[in-house]
Amino acid sequence: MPRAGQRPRLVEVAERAGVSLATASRALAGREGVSTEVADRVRLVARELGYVVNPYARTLAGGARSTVGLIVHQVDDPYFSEIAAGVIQLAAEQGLLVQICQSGRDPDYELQQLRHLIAQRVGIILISGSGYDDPRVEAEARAELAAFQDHGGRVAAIGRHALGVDAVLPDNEAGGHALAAHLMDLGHRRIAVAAGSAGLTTVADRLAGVTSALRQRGLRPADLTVVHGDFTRGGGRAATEQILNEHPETTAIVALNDAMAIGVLSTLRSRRVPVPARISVVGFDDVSVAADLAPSLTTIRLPMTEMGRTALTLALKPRSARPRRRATGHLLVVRDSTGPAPTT
Amino acid sequence: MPRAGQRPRLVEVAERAGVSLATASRALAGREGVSTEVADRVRLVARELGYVVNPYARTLAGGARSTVGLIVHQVDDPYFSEIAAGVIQLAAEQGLLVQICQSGRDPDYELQQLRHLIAQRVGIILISGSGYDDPRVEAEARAELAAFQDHGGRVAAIGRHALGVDAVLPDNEAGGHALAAHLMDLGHRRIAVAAGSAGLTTVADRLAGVTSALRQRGLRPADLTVVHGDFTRGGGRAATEQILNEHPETTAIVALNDAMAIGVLSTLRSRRVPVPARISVVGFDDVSVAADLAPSLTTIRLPMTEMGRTALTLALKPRSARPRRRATGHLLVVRDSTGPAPTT
DNA sequence: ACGGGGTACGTAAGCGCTTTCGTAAGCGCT
DNA sequence: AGCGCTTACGAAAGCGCTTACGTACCCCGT
Repeated sequence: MPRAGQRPRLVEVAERAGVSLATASRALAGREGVSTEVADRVRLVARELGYVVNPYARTLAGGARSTVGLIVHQVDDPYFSEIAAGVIQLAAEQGLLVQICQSGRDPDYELQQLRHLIAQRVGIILISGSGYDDPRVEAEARAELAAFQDHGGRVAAIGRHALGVDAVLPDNEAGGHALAAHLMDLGHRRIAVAAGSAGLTTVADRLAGVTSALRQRGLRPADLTVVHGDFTRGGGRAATEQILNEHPETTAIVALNDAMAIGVLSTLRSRRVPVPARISVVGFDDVSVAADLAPSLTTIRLPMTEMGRTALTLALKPRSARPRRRATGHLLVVRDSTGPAPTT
Repeated sequence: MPRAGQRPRLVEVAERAGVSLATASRALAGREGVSTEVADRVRLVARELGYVVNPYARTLAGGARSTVGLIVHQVDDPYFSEIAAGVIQLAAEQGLLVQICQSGRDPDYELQQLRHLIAQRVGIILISGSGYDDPRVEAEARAELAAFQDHGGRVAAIGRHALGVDAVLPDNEAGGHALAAHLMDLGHRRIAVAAGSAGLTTVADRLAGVTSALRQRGLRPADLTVVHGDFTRGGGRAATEQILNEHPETTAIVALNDAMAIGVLSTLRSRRVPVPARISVVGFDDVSVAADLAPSLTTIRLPMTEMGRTALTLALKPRSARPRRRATGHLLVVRDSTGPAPTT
């Protein structure tokens, strides 16, 4: 019988439907071995009673986990919040809840968050963001994730290879290549890169694309100015100051993500450097505000929301023998922040 | 004895420490009735074994819940992602996990999310965003939350009154007043408002502040043009088109949040309307990108991250007899998007 | 008519923890 | 010495669910 003011339990449902606990459980979990007639009756009663399974009891008893953990570098960075939006959308459709953590781009803290999530016994873990150049961190993360998967956990990564798990991967190198090629087609030869932290694989990959484009067109990598900051607007501002001071001949700045590009544009504006008349600027990611900046930003579009959904989709499928990879499309979006190199 | 490849359980800790399960549990939960000597030994063993309590078992057994649910309108809106960042920060410091949901500003869907969270037995619920004008929805939400609190749940709201729970509240009316006053001090008399959906309490409050400033200075509310859209960049763009077409005499646009203000600026730029020479623009919230826009945005600063932290702090305290309220400061930040009204 | 095999369902044993209750030991008091 | 009181700890009863196993029952072939 129902207890005053408490949520109904499975026993209540079972009694009202005139079946045993086991049958009620099977019926609601959609497991076989229950006649459709009985199953329908149980589901009906459950609906009437407003019954919702207690996830703690279910998980403890060894049933399916209902929560997915999501680790991102920074939630208030549009790149990650758009990915998170995709994950959360799909999770809601599936009746899953999303536990979100941020690592602040600190590899050790991220590892700690990961362990915490595993210790909390979430069912699925999604890791989004760059990998780290530090082989120790990557190896430890790999090991934790492998053990987690061996105990039935499911994992997928977004934008991170080398973790030994399913992953959705943008082609950072091709994107970097396309940006540099676009600038060179406009006549730019003095190009500077506002790069994120040197320890991130994303930075290395995008940078590799840029240098390959230069090499392809006969420039030497030494002709390229690379300034490392971090993947934030502030990082973009600092990088721009340095570029302006140390390499005044620069005619184009490649920011390796849009957040930095916003900082670059902001600093150029306050220094009264016309964009793109004097310096062209490109970003990477196409966060949604990129189109509304002044000037609007030429960048590489990555389908962030879809990437989040795809990652969860991968994690929802049964584990495969070898890690799956999904490449995401990317597209050069030319807007107003790039123009022909100035003819000195 | 430990089982191969499995996380250690409390029994393992208890055995190694030479105490009973009950004592081990008490020691780790910091409950009294355990000598400091024994408690230290248990904690030491737990650390050695890498023991972390199984939250499902703990919750099922009636112990403390360790997860906080956070409902926001939209995760990829900087206003909410900055609030979320604050909540997540503090939660991480407290060893709590954050379950995040988005409502898409749909009152019924939000109610559904709320029920889902309650059914999932999270311990704490934080609701962020505007309330709705619809009395039915608000009443239902109140009722759900009241029942939740009666069963030991904890709740706090951000930017929402009328829910009968602890809340942290920006003074939207004073902010709206300050914006309008600033514009009128600059000589603007033809002011238009790009407002969010008419059904949101935040919109009504900010708008009330604007009209009170006009009235205070001898203008009639009828002199004010109000266009309703939604609280997004797209909403700002649409509102601007309408204002420009139907009220070409307008010299200042008040966007009721920064997202709309970005859309307003973007449209004015593509229509080649100089800001602030021809039209001044103000926003509300001071999301972090506001300072990096071109022109940088005059707006009301709300301490979003701190608001998130404060809300969680409120929810962490024991429930008080009557709902607590924390007012948040706000500050008019004057930047480059506002200037003297053009002298026609 | 009878045994074998499959299907539908019930019984009961946990999952790993918290907490109530009970007990033994130690204390001060008369 | 005997009493009650407090303190430190252990035994065991669940929390609400899933699932291995057991038991009816029915359909089939012979």
